[in-house]
Amino acid sequence: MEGTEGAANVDGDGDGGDRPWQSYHTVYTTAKAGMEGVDKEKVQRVVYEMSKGSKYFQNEERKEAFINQKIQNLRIQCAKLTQADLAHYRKVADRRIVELEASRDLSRIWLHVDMDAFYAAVETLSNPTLQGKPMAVGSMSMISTANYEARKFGVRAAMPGFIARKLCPELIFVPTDFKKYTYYSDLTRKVFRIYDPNFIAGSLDEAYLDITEVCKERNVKSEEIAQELRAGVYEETGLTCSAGVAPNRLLAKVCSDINKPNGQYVLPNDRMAVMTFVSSLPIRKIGGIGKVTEHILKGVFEINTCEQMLEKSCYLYALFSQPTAEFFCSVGLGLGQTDSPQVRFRKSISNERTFSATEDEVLLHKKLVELAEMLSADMQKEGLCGRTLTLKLKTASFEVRTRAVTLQKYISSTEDILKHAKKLLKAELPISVRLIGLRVSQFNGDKCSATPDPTQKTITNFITSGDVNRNGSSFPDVADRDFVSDAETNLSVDNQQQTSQLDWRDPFVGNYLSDGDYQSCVLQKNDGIEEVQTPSNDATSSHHSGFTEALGSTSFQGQFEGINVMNESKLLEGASLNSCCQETTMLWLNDYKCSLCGIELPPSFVEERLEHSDFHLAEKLQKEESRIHQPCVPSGSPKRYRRDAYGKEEKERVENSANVHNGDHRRLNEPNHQRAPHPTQQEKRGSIAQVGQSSGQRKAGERGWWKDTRKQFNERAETSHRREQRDDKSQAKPDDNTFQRRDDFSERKDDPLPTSRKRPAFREKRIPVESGDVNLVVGRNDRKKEERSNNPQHLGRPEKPFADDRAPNKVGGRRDGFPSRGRRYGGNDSYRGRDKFNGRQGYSLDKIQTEKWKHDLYQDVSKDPIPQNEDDKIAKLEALLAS
DNA sequence: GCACGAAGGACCC
DNA sequence: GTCCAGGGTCCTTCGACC
Repeated sequence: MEGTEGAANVDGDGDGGDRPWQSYHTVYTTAKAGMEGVDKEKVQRVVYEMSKGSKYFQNEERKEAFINQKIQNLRIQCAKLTQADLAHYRKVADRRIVELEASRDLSRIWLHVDMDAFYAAVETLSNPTLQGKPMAVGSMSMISTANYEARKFGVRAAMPGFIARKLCPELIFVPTDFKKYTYYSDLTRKVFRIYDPNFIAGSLDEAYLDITEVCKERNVKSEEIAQELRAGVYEETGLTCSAGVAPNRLLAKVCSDINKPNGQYVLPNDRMAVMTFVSSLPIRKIGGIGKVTEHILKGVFEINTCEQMLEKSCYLYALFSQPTAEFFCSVGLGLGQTDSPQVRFRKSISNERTFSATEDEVLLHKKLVELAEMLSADMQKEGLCGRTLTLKLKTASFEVRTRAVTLQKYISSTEDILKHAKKLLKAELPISVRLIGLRVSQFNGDKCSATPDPTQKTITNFITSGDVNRNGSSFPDVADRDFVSDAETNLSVDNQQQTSQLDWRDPFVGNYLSDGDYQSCVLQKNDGIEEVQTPSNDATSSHHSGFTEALGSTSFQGQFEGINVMNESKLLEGASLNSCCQETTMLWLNDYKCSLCGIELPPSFVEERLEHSDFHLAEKLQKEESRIHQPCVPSGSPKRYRRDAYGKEEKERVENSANVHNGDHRRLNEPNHQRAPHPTQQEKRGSIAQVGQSSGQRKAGERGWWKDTRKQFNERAETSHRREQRDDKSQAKPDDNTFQRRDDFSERKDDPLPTSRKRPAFREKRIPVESGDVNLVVGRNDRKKEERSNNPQHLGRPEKPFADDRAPNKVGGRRDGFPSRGRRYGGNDSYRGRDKFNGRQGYSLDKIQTEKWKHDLYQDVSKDPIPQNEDDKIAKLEALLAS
């Protein structure tokens, strides 16, 4: 396909041209409201001159080159499409367009209200001397927004202050004051609620209102409502705003920008009106189509307006994934989200800071400490605990790296955050960075510091109630899943022993053996019999005796020094069939492998090892607790196991056990259950990743359990969710489409036929093999991606069938399509600062608190002097819980 | 084929 | 003279595993 004018600019102009700045694409090239009369070329030139040669500029050039390469590749792919291909994709596109058209909903009236230069207006309100003067809110490094006087010079949001100053030497800088903006934002929301109590707060300065009902009730036109609302906002705040009215949120957002500032635009709920509107609408006006997407669509397909999306739909379906193509087509049809928003949950919380690039490790550490403290404070303020910690680094050359670790327990304290953040950073050293950020995600859905849920059992009644092992509903909350392994589930059914009490006097339970202790353990092969020998000449010799026995009843899967070792099922078997008091104790075999699950952790991973031990300890405690309510079975305490994981004797025991009880014991007999991570995976990911491997390995077992008891799980989850909804003080609308994911986050089921989809990350589609060898390598500025692209394994990968391009549930996993558009145009998740979740649908955290006592308290108790009996133990746990 | 974790990127305000 | 933010969401790809 021929290149476009835009593409010619991209490709033709370089630094050596007469006007090199024309090829320097920045976000500032898009006109914002109030910038209509700006000399764009002058702005481009100044931005270019101020930037060129800098590291930022060089990085931008790299990114630009990557996108240009992508465009070239897409063009080649396009050119290689045969007539047959095009005919096929034409059919596909036409069919889908018909379906999308059929889903068009013109029944709702959405109003988008956007405050005019909000921050700047608020600052002017509080300091009238700024009136009429070019002013920007922000600093010399970055501007948050600029008033309309400044915009005449080309100054705008997201522009560095020093460039803005160059464009407008008289520019006045005012620092941001979020308290002030929040105050005024609250005032505007008071007005919004009059028209839609359930309005969607897009950010501090914008909102979406469904005014369908208010129009009906008052029998007034939407423009009157818009006028009235704007007047009300002005009366309440003294600030002006603009409004857009349209049949969906996407278009309402576009409309509110048309008569900015202090104006409004109404797009009738009429198909023809909508189609006419989008026919000439520049694609860049659409939320979700940013600089890169615009560049690509223009450069490859000559698509400049939304209407042209439809004209080129067969190419879009041919070259992009189905969701991507569908999004583009829905834009061409002027479709957007019209449904009421769902309750949303915060997904992550983060802090990041930019500073002068440095590789001073002491300084970096100091920054890390500050960030950890800030993040912890924010998390605790909101009662959040998360288990995935992500370190973000921006190098001196503006390359962004992220490194993440998913932990076994939920964290929120400065110490925990810092502990893991340091490890992540350490793995990257030496490095010169200019930004460090920390993010925590994968929340447990609990408010760690919240008042315990009344439905939650106390430690005592949890242990004594017996709920733990009944009907698979042993866990007070789905969040507990992390502490439930297949082993536990099966064990609770298998176990025929009556364990009168937990053996807290067992030093291997209460005390952790040091690595040094474990190092002394060796595994010997003796005519097919494996046994572990431990020294018995130290103070813990009696322990070792039991320890040896325990190990004898313990096995782990995988290879151990070239010897096949027994399956974990044997471990469970041993645990359930042997002595009540005999414990399966974990240890680091050869100072490297966990005897219980086979995870490999080098001795230097002290913290990880402790965590790993904690996990097994918690697991064990639960197991013991479940035994309390199981009938006792005489035990044999074998000290040795055959190397064969399915030695006849052991196998029979398992089967007998399974016959006695009706639980699902198949897993006990499954080889390779709870398998250790693949060695290559550990090697590849390096030390940091091994931390994650630890949890990842557990997840495998957890997944297995979940599958086996999925139904029960879902029932519990639904019950839990209903309870959350009942208790939810956020007054969110009931949402029948929400369900509880196993990771405890609220999510909507897929709409049967989404009217439109959010645009997926921009990726070109691989052409089917039949179309020729067009699985082209797409240039990437990312090192890893380049490696992948150059990997023949990836190059030769066949195209997935169109229909399977993306599994439906995965597509739906994007929540509900356009609402993600919602993200830009319909959702409440685009916001500034911390305001995002203050809206009506602010995420509601469930109040069930279980993780703390199920993990940390076990740990706490275990580390303390060992209680002498069960009463002591319970009292101690209760005290900890109470505290 | 699927679920998951990790990593990177696009986009929004 | 100052020299390109911070807080988010979502999507995609990849690898390993089941």
